[in-house]
Amino acid sequence: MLDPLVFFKSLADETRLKSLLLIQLEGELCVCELMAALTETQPKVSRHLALLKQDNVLLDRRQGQWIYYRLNPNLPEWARTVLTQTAAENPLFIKANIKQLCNMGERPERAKNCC
Amino acid sequence: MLDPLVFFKSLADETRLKSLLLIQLEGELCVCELMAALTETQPKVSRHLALLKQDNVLLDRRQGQWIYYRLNPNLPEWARTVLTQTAAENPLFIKANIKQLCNMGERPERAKNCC
DNA sequence: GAAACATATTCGAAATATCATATATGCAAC
DNA sequence: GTTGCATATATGATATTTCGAATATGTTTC
Repeated sequence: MLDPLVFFKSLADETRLKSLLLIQLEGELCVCELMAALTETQPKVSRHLALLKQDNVLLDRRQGQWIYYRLNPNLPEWARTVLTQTAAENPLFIKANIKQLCNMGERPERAKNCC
Repeated sequence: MLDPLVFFKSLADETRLKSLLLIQLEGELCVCELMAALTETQPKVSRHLALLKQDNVLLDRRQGQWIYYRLNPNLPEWARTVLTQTAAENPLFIKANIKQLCNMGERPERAKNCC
Protein backbone atom coordinates (compact mmCIF):
# COMPACT_ATOMS: atom_id res chain seq x y z
CA MET A 1 0.00 0.00 0.00
CA LEU A 2 2.93 2.37 0.57
CA ASP A 3 2.61 4.87 3.35
CA PRO A 4 3.31 8.41 2.07
CA LEU A 5 5.72 8.99 4.92
CA VAL A 6 7.72 5.88 4.09
CA PHE A 7 7.88 6.92 0.46
CA PHE A 8 9.09 10.44 1.17
CA LYS A 9 11.67 9.17 3.64
CA SER A 10 13.01 7.00 0.87
CA LEU A 11 13.45 10.12 -1.28
CA ALA A 12 15.19 12.07 1.48
CA ASP A 13 18.71 10.97 0.67
CA GLU A 14 20.77 12.05 -2.30
CA THR A 15 21.92 8.57 -3.29
CA ARG A 16 18.40 7.15 -3.12
CA LEU A 17 16.69 10.07 -4.83
CA LYS A 18 19.12 10.13 -7.73
CA SER A 19 19.03 6.35 -8.07
CA LEU A 20 15.27 6.41 -8.29
CA LEU A 21 15.18 9.22 -10.83
CA LEU A 22 17.76 7.47 -12.99
CA ILE A 23 15.97 4.14 -12.76
CA GLN A 24 12.72 5.84 -13.64
CA LEU A 25 14.33 7.31 -16.74
CA GLU A 26 16.20 4.17 -17.79
CA GLY A 27 13.68 1.54 -16.82
CA GLU A 28 16.24 -0.69 -15.19
CA LEU A 29 19.75 -0.26 -13.85
CA CYS A 30 22.26 -2.47 -12.09
CA VAL A 31 24.49 -1.56 -9.19
CA CYS A 32 27.61 -1.04 -11.26
CA GLU A 33 25.79 1.37 -13.55
CA LEU A 34 24.59 3.40 -10.59
CA MET A 35 28.08 3.37 -9.11
CA ALA A 36 29.35 4.94 -12.32
CA ALA A 37 26.49 7.43 -12.61
CA LEU A 38 26.75 8.57 -9.00
CA THR A 39 30.48 8.11 -8.40
CA GLU A 40 29.76 6.23 -5.21
CA THR A 41 31.17 3.09 -3.65
CA GLN A 42 29.59 -0.31 -4.22
CA PRO A 43 28.50 -0.92 -0.61
CA LYS A 44 26.93 2.52 -0.42
CA VAL A 45 24.87 2.09 -3.57
CA SER A 46 23.93 -1.45 -2.64
CA ARG A 47 22.81 -0.50 0.84
CA HIS A 48 20.53 2.28 -0.38
CA LEU A 49 19.01 0.07 -3.06
CA ALA A 50 18.34 -2.55 -0.38
CA LEU A 51 16.44 0.06 1.62
CA LEU A 52 14.35 1.01 -1.40
CA LYS A 53 13.61 -2.63 -2.06
CA GLN A 54 12.67 -3.18 1.56
CA ASP A 55 10.20 -0.30 1.35
CA ASN A 56 8.65 -1.84 -1.79
CA VAL A 57 9.69 1.03 -3.99
CA LEU A 58 12.04 -1.08 -6.07
CA LEU A 59 12.11 -4.68 -7.28
CA ASP A 60 15.20 -6.54 -8.39
CA ARG A 61 15.99 -9.43 -10.67
CA ARG A 62 19.21 -11.31 -11.15
CA GLN A 63 20.59 -11.84 -14.63
CA GLY A 64 23.91 -13.61 -14.59
CA GLN A 65 26.27 -11.74 -12.32
CA TRP A 66 24.24 -8.57 -12.43
CA ILE A 67 21.23 -7.57 -10.42
CA TYR A 68 18.90 -5.13 -12.08
CA TYR A 69 16.66 -2.81 -10.14
CA ARG A 70 13.41 -1.39 -11.48
CA LEU A 71 10.47 0.55 -10.07
CA ASN A 72 7.87 -1.63 -8.43
CA PRO A 73 5.03 -1.72 -10.97
CA ASN A 74 2.60 -1.64 -8.06
CA LEU A 75 3.73 1.83 -7.07
CA PRO A 76 0.61 3.97 -6.67
CA GLU A 77 -0.13 6.58 -9.29
CA TRP A 78 0.76 9.51 -7.03
CA ALA A 79 4.18 8.08 -6.19
CA ARG A 80 5.00 7.47 -9.81
CA THR A 81 3.92 11.00 -10.65
CA VAL A 82 6.25 12.37 -8.00
CA LEU A 83 9.18 10.69 -9.70
CA THR A 84 8.30 11.58 -13.28
CA GLN A 85 7.50 15.20 -12.46
CA THR A 86 10.60 15.65 -10.35
CA ALA A 87 12.80 14.24 -13.08
CA ALA A 88 11.08 16.24 -15.81
CA GLU A 89 11.18 19.58 -14.04
CA ASN A 90 14.65 19.30 -12.51
CA PRO A 91 16.86 18.27 -15.41
CA LEU A 92 19.93 19.86 -13.86
CA PHE A 93 19.64 17.76 -10.74
CA ILE A 94 20.71 14.58 -12.54
CA LYS A 95 22.24 15.93 -15.73
CA ALA A 96 25.82 15.18 -14.72
CA ASN A 97 24.84 11.72 -13.53
CA ILE A 98 23.18 10.82 -16.79
CA LYS A 99 26.29 11.95 -18.59
CA GLN A 100 28.50 9.76 -16.43
CA LEU A 101 26.19 6.84 -17.03
CA CYS A 102 26.35 7.31 -20.77
CA ASN A 103 30.11 7.66 -20.72
CA MET A 104 30.52 4.48 -18.73
CA GLY A 105 32.54 1.88 -20.60
CA GLU A 106 31.27 -1.68 -21.03
CA ARG A 107 27.74 -1.33 -19.81
CA PRO A 108 26.15 -4.70 -19.18
CA GLU A 109 24.80 -6.18 -22.38
CA ARG A 110 21.13 -5.39 -22.94
CA ALA A 111 20.62 -2.39 -25.18
CA LYS A 112 19.58 0.78 -23.45
CA ASN A 113 17.18 3.45 -24.60
CA CYS A 114 19.42 6.41 -23.88
CA CYS A 115 22.85 7.14 -25.39
CA MET B 1 14.86 27.60 -6.66
CA LEU B 2 14.21 24.75 -4.23
CA ASP B 3 16.52 21.77 -4.51
CA PRO B 4 14.49 18.55 -4.90
CA LEU B 5 16.51 16.92 -2.13
CA VAL B 6 15.78 19.75 0.28
CA PHE B 7 12.10 19.53 -0.55
CA PHE B 8 11.85 15.78 -0.03
CA LYS B 9 13.79 16.00 3.22
CA SER B 10 11.21 18.47 4.40
CA LEU B 11 8.51 15.87 3.70
CA ALA B 12 10.36 13.07 5.47
CA ASP B 13 8.91 13.68 8.92
CA GLU B 14 5.38 12.96 10.01
CA THR B 15 4.78 16.31 11.69
CA ARG B 16 6.06 18.25 8.70
CA LEU B 17 4.32 16.14 6.07
CA LYS B 18 0.95 16.31 7.78
CA SER B 19 1.33 20.02 8.48
CA LEU B 20 2.03 20.67 4.82
CA LEU B 21 -0.87 18.57 3.60
CA LEU B 22 -3.25 20.28 6.01
CA ILE B 23 -1.99 23.73 5.10
CA GLN B 24 -2.35 22.87 1.45
CA LEU B 25 -5.96 21.89 2.02
CA GLU B 26 -6.85 24.80 4.29
CA GLY B 27 -4.85 27.55 2.66
CA GLU B 28 -3.51 28.88 5.93
CA LEU B 29 -3.17 27.53 9.47
CA CYS B 30 -1.70 28.81 12.70
CA VAL B 31 0.39 26.91 15.21
CA CYS B 32 -2.45 26.32 17.65
CA GLU B 33 -4.64 24.83 14.92
CA LEU B 34 -1.89 22.44 13.92
CA MET B 35 -1.33 21.53 17.57
CA ALA B 36 -4.98 20.53 17.76
CA ALA B 37 -5.01 18.70 14.44
CA LEU B 38 -1.85 16.75 15.16
CA THR B 39 -2.09 16.42 18.94
CA GLU B 40 1.46 17.62 19.31
CA THR B 41 3.18 20.02 21.66
CA GLN B 42 3.65 23.66 20.81
CA PRO B 43 7.46 23.63 20.64
CA LYS B 44 7.40 20.58 18.42
CA VAL B 45 4.97 22.06 15.90
CA SER B 46 6.73 25.41 15.99
CA ARG B 47 10.15 23.90 15.43
CA HIS B 48 9.04 21.93 12.38
CA LEU B 49 7.27 24.92 10.88
CA ALA B 50 10.44 26.93 11.37
CA LEU B 51 12.34 24.32 9.36
CA LEU B 52 9.79 24.47 6.55
CA LYS B 53 10.01 28.24 6.52
CA GLN B 54 13.79 28.10 6.48
CA ASP B 55 13.66 25.83 3.44
CA ASN B 56 11.34 28.28 1.68
CA VAL B 57 8.46 25.83 1.58
CA LEU B 58 6.27 27.93 3.86
CA LEU B 59 5.76 31.63 4.48
CA ASP B 60 4.29 33.12 7.62
CA ARG B 61 2.44 36.26 8.56
CA ARG B 62 1.55 37.59 11.95
CA GLN B 63 -2.00 38.65 12.67
CA GLY B 64 -2.40 39.78 16.24
CA GLN B 65 -1.17 37.05 18.54
CA TRP B 66 -1.38 34.39 15.87
CA ILE B 67 1.08 33.49 13.20
CA TYR B 68 -0.39 31.94 10.11
CA TYR B 69 1.59 29.67 7.84
CA ARG B 70 0.86 29.20 4.15
CA LEU B 71 2.56 27.55 1.20
CA ASN B 72 5.16 29.71 -0.45
CA PRO B 73 3.42 30.88 -3.66
CA ASN B 74 6.79 30.57 -5.40
CA LEU B 75 6.85 26.82 -4.90
CA PRO B 76 7.61 25.24 -8.27
CA GLU B 77 4.83 23.46 -10.08
CA TRP B 78 6.23 19.98 -9.43
CA ALA B 79 6.46 20.55 -5.69
CA ARG B 80 2.91 21.81 -5.51
CA THR B 81 1.74 18.82 -7.49
CA VAL B 82 3.46 16.49 -5.04
CA LEU B 83 1.42 17.96 -2.21
CA THR B 84 -1.93 18.07 -3.97
CA GLN B 85 -1.60 14.55 -5.40
CA THR B 86 -0.42 13.10 -2.10
CA ALA B 87 -3.32 14.67 -0.26
CA ALA B 88 -5.86 13.67 -2.89
CA GLU B 89 -4.78 10.05 -3.19
CA ASN B 90 -4.14 9.36 0.51
CA PRO B 91 -7.27 10.63 2.24
CA LEU B 92 -6.83 8.22 5.14
CA PHE B 93 -3.41 9.59 5.95
CA ILE B 94 -4.81 12.85 7.32
CA LYS B 95 -8.47 12.01 7.84
CA ALA B 96 -8.25 11.86 11.62
CA ASN B 97 -6.25 15.08 11.72
CA ILE B 98 -8.80 16.96 9.68
CA LYS B 99 -11.48 15.77 12.02
CA GLN B 100 -9.56 16.99 15.05
CA LEU B 101 -9.04 20.32 13.38
CA CYS B 102 -12.73 20.71 12.68
CA ASN B 103 -13.65 19.70 16.21
CA MET B 104 -11.28 22.23 17.71
CA GLY B 105 -13.04 24.79 19.85
CA GLU B 106 -12.52 28.49 19.33
CA ARG B 107 -10.56 28.51 16.14
CA PRO B 108 -8.96 31.87 15.53
CA GLU B 109 -11.38 34.26 13.91
CA ARG B 110 -11.13 34.30 10.10
CA ALA B 111 -13.71 32.10 8.47
CA LYS B 112 -12.41 28.81 7.12
CA ASN B 113 -13.41 26.92 4.04
CA CYS B 114 -13.78 23.53 5.68
CA CYS B 115 -16.21 22.55 8.45
C1' DG C 1 3.32 48.05 33.34
C1' DA C 2 1.37 43.40 34.85
C1' DA C 3 -1.05 39.30 33.44
C1' DA C 4 -2.41 36.12 29.94
C1' DC C 5 -1.82 34.04 25.76
C1' DA C 6 0.47 32.49 21.22
C1' DT C 7 4.66 31.46 19.41
C1' DA C 8 9.84 31.01 19.09
C1' DT C 9 14.25 29.49 20.61
C1' DT C 10 17.86 27.23 23.33
C1' DC C 11 20.12 23.15 25.14
C1' DG C 12 21.53 18.74 26.22
C1' DA C 13 19.92 13.97 25.74
C1' DA C 14 18.27 10.24 22.97
C1' DA C 15 17.27 8.15 18.81
C1' DT C 16 18.22 7.49 14.01
C1' DA C 17 20.74 7.51 9.73
C1' DT C 18 24.88 7.21 7.28
C1' DC C 19 29.36 5.80 6.38
C1' DA C 20 33.90 3.27 5.49
C1' DT C 21 36.06 -0.93 6.02
C1' DA C 22 36.04 -5.63 6.04
C1' DT C 23 33.93 -9.79 4.84
C1' DA C 24 30.46 -12.92 2.77
C1' DT C 25 27.60 -14.72 -1.06
C1' DG C 26 26.60 -16.08 -5.72
C1' DC C 27 27.55 -16.74 -10.45
C1' DA C 28 30.75 -17.55 -14.40
C1' DA C 29 34.74 -19.32 -16.65
C1' DC C 30 38.46 -22.10 -16.76
C1' DG D 1 37.26 -26.44 -7.29
C1' DT D 2 39.72 -22.08 -7.91
C1' DT D 3 39.86 -17.44 -9.70
C1' DG D 4 37.48 -13.28 -10.80
C1' DC D 5 33.78 -10.31 -10.84
C1' DA D 6 29.19 -8.28 -9.19
C1' DT D 7 26.66 -7.67 -5.32
C1' DA D 8 25.22 -8.10 -0.39
C1' DT D 9 25.79 -7.75 4.47
C1' DA D 10 27.94 -7.02 9.06
C1' DT D 11 30.24 -3.92 12.26
C1' DG D 12 31.51 -0.17 14.77
C1' DA D 13 32.35 4.90 14.32
C1' DT D 14 30.34 9.23 13.20
C1' DA D 15 26.99 12.50 11.84
C1' DT D 16 22.35 14.08 11.74
C1' DT D 17 17.72 14.46 13.40
C1' DT D 18 14.43 14.72 16.78
C1' DC D 19 12.87 15.52 21.23
C1' DG D 20 11.33 17.32 25.95
C1' DA D 21 11.91 20.84 29.19
C1' DA D 22 12.93 25.33 30.18
C1' DT D 23 12.99 29.93 28.81
C1' DA D 24 12.47 33.98 25.76
C1' DT D 25 9.81 37.09 22.65
C1' DG D 26 5.91 39.52 21.14
C1' DT D 27 0.91 40.91 21.45
C1' DT D 28 -3.30 42.03 23.75
C1' DT D 29 -6.03 43.50 27.58
C1' DC D 30 -6.64 45.63 31.67
